[in-house]
Amino acid sequence: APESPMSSSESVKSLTELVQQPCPAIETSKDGKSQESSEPPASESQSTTPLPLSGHSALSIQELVAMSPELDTYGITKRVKEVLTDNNLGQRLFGETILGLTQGSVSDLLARPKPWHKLSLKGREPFVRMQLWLNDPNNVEKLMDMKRMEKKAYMKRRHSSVSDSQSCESSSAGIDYSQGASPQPQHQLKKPRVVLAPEEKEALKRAYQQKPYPSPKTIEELATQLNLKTSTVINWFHNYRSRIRRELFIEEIQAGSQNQAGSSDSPSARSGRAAHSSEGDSCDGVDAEGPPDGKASGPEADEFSGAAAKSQGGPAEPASEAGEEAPRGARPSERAEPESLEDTDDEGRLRAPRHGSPPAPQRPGDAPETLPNSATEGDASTSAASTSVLTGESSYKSKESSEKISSVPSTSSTPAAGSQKANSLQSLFGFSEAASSRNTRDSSLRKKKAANLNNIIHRLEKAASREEAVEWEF
DNA sequence: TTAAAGTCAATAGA
DNA sequence: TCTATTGACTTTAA
Repeated sequence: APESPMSSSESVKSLTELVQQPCPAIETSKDGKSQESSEPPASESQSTTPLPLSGHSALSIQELVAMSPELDTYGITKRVKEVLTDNNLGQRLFGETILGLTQGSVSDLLARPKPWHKLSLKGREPFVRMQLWLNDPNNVEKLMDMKRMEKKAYMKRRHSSVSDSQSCESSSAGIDYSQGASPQPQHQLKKPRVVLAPEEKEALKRAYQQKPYPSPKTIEELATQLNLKTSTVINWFHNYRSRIRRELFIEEIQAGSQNQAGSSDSPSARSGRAAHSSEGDSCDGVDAEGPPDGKASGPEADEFSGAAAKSQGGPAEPASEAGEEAPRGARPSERAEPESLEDTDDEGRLRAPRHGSPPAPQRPGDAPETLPNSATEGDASTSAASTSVLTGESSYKSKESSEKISSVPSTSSTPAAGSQKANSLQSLFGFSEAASSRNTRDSSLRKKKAANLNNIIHRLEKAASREEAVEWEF
């Protein structure tokens, strides 16, 4: 499963064939490019493909995706980035005309591609499109044409200040249209974007590390203390969870590719020059995550061990590392931060200046100092922790978590987990050796990983409580 | 119903 | 002007 460059290129070929054979239309799509461009990328989510490629082909993009072999998402994005930069093509243009996505989404996708097996059918679509695009010998040329056309249209518009329909370009046309329709009015109606202050983010991160899945009550408290809307806090947790997960994916991929030297399978740490080979991760994607079930354990477990090991490398970390129970590892996450950090005024009442955000119903000095008695949550293990979330106190449950998590891999019963176990150990040692060579980036990564562990724990616990059958030993 | 996945789109920064 | 980040929203999956 650890996809080697070889296998991926193979996949690429097969996909190419897959695409070309059943629908030669794509081959000749060169002619139909104008047609492609005319497709309004925004339409999206139609049952039929809105974008290029399959314009009139028999196969819809969904079908192609379904039939597609495993693709090397990382490799694909890498190549796409190269092509785009080499030819001075923007993400916006590429996204709108080729993928049917907005610039931001493209940026995100290119920067943090998820491994193929982690993607849903929908999520695979952009990658299949990218692959098809890469396979298209005229890809750049077409995009350049688009670019020229857009520019032309733009110039035209500029001259005739008021653009009428005229639209020939997909994206730009659509935008103009809407803007011209009601310029000012809606401007007012739109609710301003919330921008969390750094202190608020910090507080939320701390809260997350103690409890990735806060109870409604905790969320409520957080919202109150931070002076945020409950929905904002909820959204933040959702986003943070998924983004942390993705961060880990790419960290793993990158780490894996760095010391990809030999067979990705071999657990042996090819320490070689790859100072920080996180061997374990490379296999992450492999078995760990692969299994639909194993959302939890997999890579994260490895990550954890890695983090744990690293934490011992102490020296790299600015003093702060002096922590108490260093050997545990999970804790490392925050230790590094100066406690005071964002702890706001006294009792951790974080009143961060709401930047661009609207004058939220500023709660005067009242505010429940600290989270009242989060203990009532019933979740004993977290009670103490949540109280300190805002105060910045470092009573980390992480430590406790670390213990739990670390035992997970050793008790899991699945074969996959078994092999993983070995890798975990490998990675653990590999890390500790390389520890000293790591630095700041590591600490942040470590933080993320530690945080993610709590997340994992939560899920495992949840799973455990659901399936009595499984003997989870924490 | 809840959480995850996937996106959008506003914005910040280069 | 382009890319990166991120809060919010929509869709999908369990």
